[in-house]
Amino acid sequence: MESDTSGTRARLLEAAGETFAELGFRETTVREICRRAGANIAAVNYHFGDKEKLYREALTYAARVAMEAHPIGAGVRPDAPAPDRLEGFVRNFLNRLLDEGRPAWHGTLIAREMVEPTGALDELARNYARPQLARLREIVAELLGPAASGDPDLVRQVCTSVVGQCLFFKTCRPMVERVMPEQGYGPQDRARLIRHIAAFSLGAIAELRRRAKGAGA
Amino acid sequence: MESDTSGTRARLLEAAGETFAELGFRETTVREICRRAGANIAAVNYHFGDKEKLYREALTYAARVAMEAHPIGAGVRPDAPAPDRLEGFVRNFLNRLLDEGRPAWHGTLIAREMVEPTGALDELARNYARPQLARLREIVAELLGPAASGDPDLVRQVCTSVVGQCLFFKTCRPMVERVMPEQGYGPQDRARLIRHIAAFSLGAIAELRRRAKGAGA
Amino acid sequence: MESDTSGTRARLLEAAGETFAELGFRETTVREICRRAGANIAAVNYHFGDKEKLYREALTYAARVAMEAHPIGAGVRPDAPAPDRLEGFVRNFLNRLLDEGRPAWHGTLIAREMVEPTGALDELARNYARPQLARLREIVAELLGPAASGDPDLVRQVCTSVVGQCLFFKTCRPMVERVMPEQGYGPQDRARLIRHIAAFSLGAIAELRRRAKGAGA
Amino acid sequence: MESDTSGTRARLLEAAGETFAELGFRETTVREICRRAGANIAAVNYHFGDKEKLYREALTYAARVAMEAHPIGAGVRPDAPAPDRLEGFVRNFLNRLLDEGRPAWHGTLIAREMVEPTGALDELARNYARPQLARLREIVAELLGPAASGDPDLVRQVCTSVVGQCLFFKTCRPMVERVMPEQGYGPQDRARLIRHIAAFSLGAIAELRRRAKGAGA
DNA sequence: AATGAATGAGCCTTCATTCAT
DNA sequence: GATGAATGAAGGCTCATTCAT
Repeated sequence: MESDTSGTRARLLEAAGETFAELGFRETTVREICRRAGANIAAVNYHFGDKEKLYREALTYAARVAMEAHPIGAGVRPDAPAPDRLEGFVRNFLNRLLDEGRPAWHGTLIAREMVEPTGALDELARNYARPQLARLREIVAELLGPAASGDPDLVRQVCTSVVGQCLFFKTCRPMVERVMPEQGYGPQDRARLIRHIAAFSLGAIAELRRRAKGAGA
Repeated sequence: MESDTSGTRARLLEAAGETFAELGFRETTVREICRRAGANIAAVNYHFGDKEKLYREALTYAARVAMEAHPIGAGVRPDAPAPDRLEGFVRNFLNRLLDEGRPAWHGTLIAREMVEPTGALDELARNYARPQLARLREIVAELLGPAASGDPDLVRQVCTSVVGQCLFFKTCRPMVERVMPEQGYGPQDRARLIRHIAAFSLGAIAELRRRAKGAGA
Repeated sequence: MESDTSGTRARLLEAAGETFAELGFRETTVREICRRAGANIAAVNYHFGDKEKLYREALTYAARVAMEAHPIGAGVRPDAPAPDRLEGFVRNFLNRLLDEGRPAWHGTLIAREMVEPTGALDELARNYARPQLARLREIVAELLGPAASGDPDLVRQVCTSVVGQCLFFKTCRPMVERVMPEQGYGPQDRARLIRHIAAFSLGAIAELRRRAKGAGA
Repeated sequence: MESDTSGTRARLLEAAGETFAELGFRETTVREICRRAGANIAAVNYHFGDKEKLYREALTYAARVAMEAHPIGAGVRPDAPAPDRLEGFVRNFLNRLLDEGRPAWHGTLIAREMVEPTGALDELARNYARPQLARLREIVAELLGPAASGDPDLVRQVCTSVVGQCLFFKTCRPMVERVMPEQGYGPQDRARLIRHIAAFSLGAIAELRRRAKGAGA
């Protein structure tokens, strides 16, 4: 546990994540982080060594918090039917990305690193993305059933379709707000989104199964 | 139109787009652009006013070049069946994003701006995204048929599912390469991708139609 | 020729040499140099790259100026008797070290680098010290005559005795002023010093010759 | 006297002397000293007030240790012939400068302060340099005999010649290693050095006597 | 007696921008 | 039309020092 870490260090981490999420690594200044944390300019160096190490810690912290807030299988029993588990996956993934609780910035920070990696991406891939992908692969493989065995790449492709639909709302939000202003981001909108992505994906998978069967027959 | 621009100006625009795509706005220095363009350090300010105006011009230029290389309805007759037009849309969109011809950087620059807008996003939305979305909406509305009328938001949702699947491979490429190294980006891989996204989406849409009919019955 | 080098660059070099001589490399700040040169803080970076490159240029410049002001054989005909040439060597060496003409700091800068090298010493050794030592060796070898051949190290030892006597007044001046305040550094004092060092060394060499002859007999 | 100082204080003094000798005053950081001493970062200020006071203490300590290791008249009986006493002086002086026993750094620290005084030089002059100079003056005056009385400055000049020859090997060692790599610094080399400096100086003094007599005649 | 967290001044360097030519 | 010299603001980082415990 590091809950007893010095207050300054914790405030610094929080302020850093928030600022990095808002402005990106380069645009963010150490001075601004310290200002927001109410700390001295030298505090970053003292507690984290330098700006980049602070960024890495903030990113790691963000990933951990996001996973703790919405664990991989949360809200769905492990033995629930695969369609329910897929919807659960979408829900948790989207919640991790779009959550605006405290700290509100973790999803943004993660998405940003994914789009414009800074060298800390490897750890993020290992500890954050890989476990989720493994889980999704399981679900998708089960849903595809026999269709999966005929085409070894199909599971992966379907996974990208699922996460692509989710990530779009995070990474392209500025554009979404401009070209589809009617798209909301509130709790009800998010619930609708989850249902849509799950239904869309399940429908597609059902079709893929059907066609595979037809092709196999 | 601007065929009479000086060679320096053109080289500057090219170098700027390439560098901005590679490094992002902040990380890119005017010096580096001028170095690549073989121009004087003062050339940017002379020809474009300042760094940001150059960025905007490069972005506009990138969007125009991308649209010219792969026009909205390219490769498909306007009266082709809707499924073919959807696949055509996916093909052109993905090609615009992933093309590595000359200039290789336009897709990257556009995606970057979408994820991390700098103020030049409005123009990009107006001239680049909106026309594409309109086209996609038409196709999707036709494909959904009666299912679209029962749910006014459905068309939009389906559109996001389609473009989300495409954009994922552009915006999250660094992560894709880490967690799914088996995913290729070559011409054959791209062809397969296009087929998958089209099939996946068409399958999903077919299911949505079926269910709407069932619900309507 | 670099006499037409921009005025700022020249003033920077002058100010840098002066300040480095006064305070040493670390203690000297780029700000102070720029202040003295009447230049902007960024001028050092623009003209020399960084502080260390400026230091190296200043050191090289100092060595060149010192050698030009008092060339190795200055004031003595090449065919003058060896004792005269030795006194000439001492005179030129001491003048290079203690000169306070313009620029007044070259001797100090060289001595400082010799005592506390910064990485630029190699060049100083090659271009400045080595040629002088070669000249001194010639003179001393001639003065020692047969005594030099019996003892291969003797020439070197005598050389160190000569330059050691000279350098002492430069490198240990602060201490000299404290423990022998009666030692002056004016032109007449310097002339007396030159005569003393030459006479002392010539006397010693004469004795060494005599003893070698005695030992050899 | 200070046998009751805490172990930390003593280790700090040792580490400080070593580091100051190695890097100089400015380049040395309080952190590095504390690291070497295994002490807390605040220990320097706690035990010595500030960095400069620690430096002064280290310098004083170095001078005292050096004088204790090689006392002024060590190894020669007070009533020994003047030439022997001169050689003894040279031996002790050179040993103090070049000794590499424990603590190995005192000679370096003293030489450094002489070349680049920091304000602690006065004390060094009073307690370290002055007594040695007094001793040397005695010996030289006796050796010059009647020649000393005709020229009141001569004794001082000869003294500078003697110490200059010795100090050269300490203060200019980096340069010596570059331009005369054949010059060694081992025990045998040092013994040879001592003999040379003594012989050179005694020979010179003998000549000075002879000339003075001739002039006086 | 001793410590670890925290501080603020200041340093070197970089960068977009300007200006005289 | 175009340039190279020069600028000033600002950024990351280091360091000796202090303070509450």
